[in-house]
Amino acid sequence: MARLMTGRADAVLALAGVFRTYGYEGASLSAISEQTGLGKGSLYNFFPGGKEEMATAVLDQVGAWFQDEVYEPLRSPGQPAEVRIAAMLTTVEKYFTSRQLVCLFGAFALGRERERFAERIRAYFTGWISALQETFPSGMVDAGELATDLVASIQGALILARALDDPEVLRGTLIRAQTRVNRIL
Amino acid sequence: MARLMTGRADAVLALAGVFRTYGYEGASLSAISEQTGLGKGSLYNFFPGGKEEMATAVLDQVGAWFQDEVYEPLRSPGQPAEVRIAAMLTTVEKYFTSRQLVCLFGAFALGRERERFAERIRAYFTGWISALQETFPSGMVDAGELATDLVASIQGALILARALDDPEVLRGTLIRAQTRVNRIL
DNA sequence: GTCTATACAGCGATAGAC
DNA sequence: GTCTATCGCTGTATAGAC
Repeated sequence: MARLMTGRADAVLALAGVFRTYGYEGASLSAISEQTGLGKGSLYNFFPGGKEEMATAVLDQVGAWFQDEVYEPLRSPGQPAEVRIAAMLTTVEKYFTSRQLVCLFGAFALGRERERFAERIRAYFTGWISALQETFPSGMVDAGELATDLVASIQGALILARALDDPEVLRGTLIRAQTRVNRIL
Repeated sequence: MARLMTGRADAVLALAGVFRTYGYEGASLSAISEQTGLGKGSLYNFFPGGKEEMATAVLDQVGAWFQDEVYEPLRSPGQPAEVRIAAMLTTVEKYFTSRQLVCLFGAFALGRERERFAERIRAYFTGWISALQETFPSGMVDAGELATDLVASIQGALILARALDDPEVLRGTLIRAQTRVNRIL
């Protein structure tokens, strides 16, 4: 039981890398088989639903990670809002920099995969935006808009960083976003 | 001669729609054939290089459109910077709203297509950023950074608008971007 | 539970009739 | 110049040996 879970969990991590590299459509089962080190038989044993189930498992894993490492820390009190946001920006910069500058939810949102995984994509972004919104002072009127703009900046910076093939674009954009936040708070 | 050019130009417009809907990998030749109303023979007559040449033709068409309708107007004097930027934001909002909220260059940048069309993708974004940069007063120190942030906001807003399936997200983000620009200028 | 072999549909691309 | 028929290949998915 534990081995099975571990085996599947390992496969999900490898699958995330394949989807980031090739996209959902471009991730062929032979590429997946190579990168995970599992034969097709094993893959269909872990994921009877095939490629779609592999992708939902990946999205759920990434979504849970963001829930634990990004959304929850934003809500945890004890630090002023700008410090929590600074920590979040550091976390996500490190996360995406070590993952080919690809946000799977963002990439799926831009393609045909959007419909298939609509609920998960929506939950990822609304979760992020509302965690940020609650980070801001409760009386703040434009908290929702500011949160939306912040998430949009991050996603747009990822696109630009990949388009210009320069991770510094992500870094610089996030630093300036933090500056804007500090000025407002 | 004129007919041939027209036929190809019409095909390029239809192709853009197919790539926006299905992505590069997902756009099968049979879907392309359906949507353009051309048989495969005709398609390969217009685009001997196959799907890759179809995509480059689309990117060149869109790139030229942005050059004429977005970058050049930004540079044209006679209006203050904030007015030119407001016009740009209106233009791009209308453009993307009527095109499924998909920026082909942004979508390609996030996928495996990035390498294949790297120069065109880079030229699109650097062209946009530098046109914006030159729009700002010549003495402005952070013009390049502000321009980068603005383009990132637009691209991120497109992702969010698709993820949340709400074109108003694009509209709201652009309005607030304009407000920030006005405050700085 | 893992592999190899295979089914069958669809892919991009080409050939050749008209 | 446009179509239909077809090529060779790869896609996802399944079956069955071990």
